[in-house]
Amino acid sequence: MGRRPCCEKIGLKRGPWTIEEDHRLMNFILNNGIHCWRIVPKLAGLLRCGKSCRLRWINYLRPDLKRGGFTDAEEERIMELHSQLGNRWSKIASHFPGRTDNEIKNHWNTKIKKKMKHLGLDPATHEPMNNITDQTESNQITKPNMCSTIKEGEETKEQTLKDEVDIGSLFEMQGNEISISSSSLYSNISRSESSSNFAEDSISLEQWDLTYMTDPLVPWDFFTNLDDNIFL
DNA sequence: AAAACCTCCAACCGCATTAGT
DNA sequence: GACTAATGCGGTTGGAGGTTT
Repeated sequence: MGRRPCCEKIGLKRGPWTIEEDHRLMNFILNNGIHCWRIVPKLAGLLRCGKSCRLRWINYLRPDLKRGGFTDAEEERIMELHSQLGNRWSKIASHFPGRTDNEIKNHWNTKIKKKMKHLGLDPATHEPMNNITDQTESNQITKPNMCSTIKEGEETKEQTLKDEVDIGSLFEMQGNEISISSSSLYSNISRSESSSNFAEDSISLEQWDLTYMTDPLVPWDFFTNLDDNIFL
């Protein structure tokens, strides 16, 4: 007997999310909050499993997400935390409000790891490697600050990413307040309590639910009136 | 121009952990 | 305490888009 699947997969959709699916999920969560991921897709009218909905919300749709490239300071902090915590990405992500563990993990695997190898450092141990070939490569990099070795093209790309509009940009975080910047939406959300832990889902969503969802339902038109580019 | 290769990241998988009974 | 279901987490993959040959 093998392990049971996390959910009934027959008839469920997989792969990239469509704009309409994003609309449905976001609208549902903003209106109802999150109580049980398993029933979210059913109630939201989505042919997805709860796990997939959770992942999509956490990694892409959450309004408090910070998008765009990582700054040098963030990279240095990631390296510092990784040396202390290892691959505990969720722990590391908890130090970066608005960043997801998946995002940090991807950035580590695609950028920081390479950068460390070029500098002759073992990404796993953060100790100098005795690998001759890597040493040769690392000798070509002279900057002591390992986070300042981004190529020109990468900088341009990162800047472009920062300039892109995303779902998170619908909302503005200012100190202890979060407000929806789109003129299409008629209400602001104020948070009376400290939001120092805003990145923690349970707290933020409960707050979200209590403060915002007492308002009338977010109209579907709110999403359909927005430029679709926002969701790309 | 097009094929081959590379990079990045969203999404999936399966195990671990937690919560409920 | 044992069992089950739900959720969290980290490793891995697939494919789109970019770059090189």
